[in-house]
Amino acid sequence: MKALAGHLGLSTATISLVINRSPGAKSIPHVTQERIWAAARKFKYRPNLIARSLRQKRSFTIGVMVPEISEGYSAMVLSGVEDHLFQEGYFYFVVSHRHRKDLIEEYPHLLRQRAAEGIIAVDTVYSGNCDIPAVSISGHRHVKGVTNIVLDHNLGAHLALEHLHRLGHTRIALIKGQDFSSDTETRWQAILSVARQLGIVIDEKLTVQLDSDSPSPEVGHRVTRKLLEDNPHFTALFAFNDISAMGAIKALRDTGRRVPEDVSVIGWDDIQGAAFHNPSLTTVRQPLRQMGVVAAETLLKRITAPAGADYPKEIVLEPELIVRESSSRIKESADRSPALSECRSC
Amino acid sequence: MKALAGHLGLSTATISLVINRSPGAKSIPHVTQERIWAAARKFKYRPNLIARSLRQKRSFTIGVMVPEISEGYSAMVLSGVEDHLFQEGYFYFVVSHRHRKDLIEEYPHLLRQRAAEGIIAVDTVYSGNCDIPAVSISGHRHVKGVTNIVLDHNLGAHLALEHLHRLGHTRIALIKGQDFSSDTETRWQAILSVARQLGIVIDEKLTVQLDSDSPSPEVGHRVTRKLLEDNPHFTALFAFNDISAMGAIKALRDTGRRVPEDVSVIGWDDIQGAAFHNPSLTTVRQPLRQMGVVAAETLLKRITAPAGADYPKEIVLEPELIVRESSSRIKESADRSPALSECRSC
DNA sequence: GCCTTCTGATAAATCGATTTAGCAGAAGGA
DNA sequence: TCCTTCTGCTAAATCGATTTATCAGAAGGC
Repeated sequence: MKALAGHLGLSTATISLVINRSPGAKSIPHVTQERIWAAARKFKYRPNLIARSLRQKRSFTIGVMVPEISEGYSAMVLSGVEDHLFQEGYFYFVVSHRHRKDLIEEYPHLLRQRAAEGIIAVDTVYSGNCDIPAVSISGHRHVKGVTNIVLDHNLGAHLALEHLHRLGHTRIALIKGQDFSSDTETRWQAILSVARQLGIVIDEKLTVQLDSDSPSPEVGHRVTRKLLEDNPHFTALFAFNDISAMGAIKALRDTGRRVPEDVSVIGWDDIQGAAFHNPSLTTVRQPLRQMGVVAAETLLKRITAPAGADYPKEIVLEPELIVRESSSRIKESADRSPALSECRSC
Repeated sequence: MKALAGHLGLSTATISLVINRSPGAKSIPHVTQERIWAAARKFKYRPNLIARSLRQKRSFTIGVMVPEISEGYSAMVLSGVEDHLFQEGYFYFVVSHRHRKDLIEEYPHLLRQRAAEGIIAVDTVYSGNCDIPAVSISGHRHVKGVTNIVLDHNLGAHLALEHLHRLGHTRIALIKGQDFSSDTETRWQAILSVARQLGIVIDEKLTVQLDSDSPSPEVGHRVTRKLLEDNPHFTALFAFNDISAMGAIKALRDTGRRVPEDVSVIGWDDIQGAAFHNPSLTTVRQPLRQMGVVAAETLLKRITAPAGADYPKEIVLEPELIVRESSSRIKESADRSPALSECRSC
């Protein structure tokens, strides 16, 4: 592509200096610069970024690891990541590991091989076994060299449980997340701690755990059916996320319980669709997009910082409780008889 | 990294031959090969793929253009794309253009600059102004050098309308897609044509169009409210997609109509969540994941084919009607009075 | 006229691999 | 012994840029 050089009767060095507006171009007269720009436009010259990367050891590329790209959670975070990266002229590779341990180990190296300058790990326990800057979103493990972006789970649990508490609920069923989800343990501990604080008893018999890596509400549906089998007594259900909350609502309806009249349901995430579910979901909103933006900002800051510079170990973002139709004040009747309602088809 | 060479007392050429198992390695004795492999493992040698790309002019990278990554549609297609690319050892860049014309023009060039070997354009009118192989998903424009992956919209429209027709519906409201969506026009023409075939009258007063690029059900909600303002007479609504169908259902409920008792609603896509909406959605399922897989397969086939080889101009995939709760046989009473029902809160 | 300084460039090394042509030395054949 | 063939390996070019050191010639100073 530096047939340009031939055409202009100049050397590639000169052209490079001008095109990159590097300091060395000071000594090149304006007329020559113009000639170069004109020719570049005329021949639609675009430097080969691979060659540039090789020489400069800067690729302006980062890698993003997600469990599965078609999940709303990752997609939303990615949207924020993309927003910021685009502004700064970076591109990114996406890789989904689908919870496979070997891929989680291997991908950072593959990304590095492809000259990624940094890694963002979303909802993934990243072991930091690769020596490039990394930011983890909901990673929940302190690893040297990795900045954690986390939600304030205590606040989230507090908002949700206090809301239910105020509405008069005391017997609250819980859906715990899958073991592989990095949020599961943190959120669970937060819930236990807040429950204790509020004097709410967590009954083990009212607790079920998601157990499949399918991103469909089906999983929440199944575990709620299981929970309901013994026809236990509860007036509220706090799900691990909105997806499982939707499955749970279906299970409750299937067995003749109305939401929120018989059982209040709270989700977590506030995904698109939560507001338009029927009934619309009360939920703990995570600022997912913002988490993506912050992750990208932090990572780029680290990439451009001198090696060995300090970096934030943790950045905490706050959730927000969005109250909608799926939660309501407890009704004595419902509390006493969570039996089949008449209006089954509703 | 080829300090390996020094350590082994061999040249980088030899190492390259062995590591790449290239034909030239035939003449290198087994013991030497083993020495090289052992040293490579010991020092965890990983070739710099940037340098390799530069030399071989193969990057094993492709670019994927989507309107917005956080939309379910694109994310689902991407999941299929990723599946296949991963198997074949390719990585991909994702870029979202958010319907900005300038970005749609510019991104293919940027991707090419970064040595992408091909482009997949999802729900994007791609002008093919870049000389690398491209596959368009739902692009609906025949462009030289671009393979189109499309859904059989006629079949989809037929499945949906015939279903409604059989259930006794004759007055059917329609929500048309946004102008920028590449599926809008094709689907609309398919619907008109099938309606004529089935003897269904399309009433302009029962037709509204989505008008915002927000991916939320809110848009469908708003236009359905507008549609309902004059309290028109219809017993079924065929929405552009599931998202807008959900918004429409909310609007119908807001104004006291029951779904499906008063109005049957059909969506399009079968996104995750359609099955768990309340009522669960009858919808025309697009095999989005498969479309992604087919796109990736086709693109890789074109990349490895000799230049100037033939390529498929169009690949048609078939939709499937998923019948759920949101559609039902017309009721005479509903047909006559789509007024406020008693059971408002249901 | 000679030396210095500045102007306007360029030659050449470099990034880290791949790839082609070819070279030593051993082995085999006559 | 000499020539050929094969074995095992390497030198060097190359991909397309960036970057550093340097250089020719003009201009200016004395």
